[in-house]
Amino acid sequence: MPQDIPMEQLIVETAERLFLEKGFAMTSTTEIAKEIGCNQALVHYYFRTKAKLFEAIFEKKIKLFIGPFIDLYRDDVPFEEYLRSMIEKHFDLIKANPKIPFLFFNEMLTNPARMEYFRTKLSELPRSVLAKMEGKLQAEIAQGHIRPLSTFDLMISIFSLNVTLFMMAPMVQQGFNLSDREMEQLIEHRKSENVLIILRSLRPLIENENH
Amino acid sequence: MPQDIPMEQLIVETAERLFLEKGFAMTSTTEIAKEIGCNQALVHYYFRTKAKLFEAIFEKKIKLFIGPFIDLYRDDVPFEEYLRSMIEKHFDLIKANPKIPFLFFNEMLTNPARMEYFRTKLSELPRSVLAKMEGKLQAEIAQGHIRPLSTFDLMISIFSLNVTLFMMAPMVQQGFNLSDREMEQLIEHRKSENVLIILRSLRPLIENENH
DNA sequence: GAAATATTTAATAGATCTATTAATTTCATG
DNA sequence: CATGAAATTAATAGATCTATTAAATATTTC
Repeated sequence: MPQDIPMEQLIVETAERLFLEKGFAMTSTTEIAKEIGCNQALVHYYFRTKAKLFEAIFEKKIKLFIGPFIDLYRDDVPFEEYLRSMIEKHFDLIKANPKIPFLFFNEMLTNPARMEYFRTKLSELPRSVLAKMEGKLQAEIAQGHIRPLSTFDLMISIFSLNVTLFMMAPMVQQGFNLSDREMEQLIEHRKSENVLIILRSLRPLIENENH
Repeated sequence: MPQDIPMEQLIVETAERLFLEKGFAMTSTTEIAKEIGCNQALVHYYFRTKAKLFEAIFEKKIKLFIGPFIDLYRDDVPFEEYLRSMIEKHFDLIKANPKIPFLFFNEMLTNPARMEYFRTKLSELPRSVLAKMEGKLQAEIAQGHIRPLSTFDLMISIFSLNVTLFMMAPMVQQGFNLSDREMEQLIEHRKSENVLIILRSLRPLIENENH
């Protein structure tokens, strides 16, 4: 029925939407086919198993998610500015794909096998990102511009602040009865809030601060 | 087989463990019964449907999770100290029940019906917590001790930092090959880190800070 | 200890789901 | 337009899952 989109692509797109909406377990190949209006065997004709279909989608999404950080590093820009830009890019990326973090957590936590599978696949990407950050960060620390801190800690803080907002978003919007416009404002406000929180967290320690 | 625990309790405990491990959809009443070693019909004898069993557990867990905040508020303690203690209590609570946040997100996001169901049930609790915080926070702002900020923003930041660590924990531990002892140290470190991040984020704005 | 009640099991209906196979249709190409 | 390949469907085997019912067993109570 849908105009002229190749069936294989149609299946991927539909599966993508349903997997993101309801997770792997609660989405059936039957439902994917029904949604498209094609025979259920066709899903298996193109992808053989539901797991393979899922993995193809999952891998693509994760790469799309990590990719933008590979070539983010610029040497000619002050650290604080670089960091601000990185936090905002990360934030915008999640904003554009708000359901990926949940899919990620969902599959990693409920299916240890998949976790092992993707641990090997994806371990280089985060490592290269971390390595790039590491040098600059330690230099700043050595100069006394920011407090001693591991790249890992910094990344966890950024990730936590950016990701959780979007995992909570549906509940927040419904719970507080926010219009789409209001929600959009809330989100943009949180972006600058997160930048402020992170930048402040890096400042050199002052007397008596750590308890 | 298990010594002298009433069957109903045994079912709840087993279901609890499995639901937390694998979520609602991927846990079957058949599996719960098999785990215990009893007949599968017994699960339905006590709880009629899988959904009712789940809801009983879910509700209990959420209450356990929000409860500690009800009577947290003390008037005789400086705001910063109060806040530190609240962040740490929240953190420890998640540490003691690290899988609840995921269960919460999982069910809220994949099952809109359940979301509606619990929205009504749980809306008073967060509201009362928020209300308690609100007064003190606004007073501090009026006095110029902290920057203008909504209670909502503060709560989101605390929640984000505290929760995400534990959602990531299994991946972090496996990905970096950390021993239980090392993981424990990492967690405790993050607790003080989160306190520091939040407290710093509240300080009054300085010249030119918000871009 | 017998009757009544509660718990547990066996059996199964009815749904649904994954994956396969064989048959059918569509389509490109000589 | 005939033929072979590709795409699609129909049909179905085999698993599993939820929920119910009736029968069997255990427990309480008189």
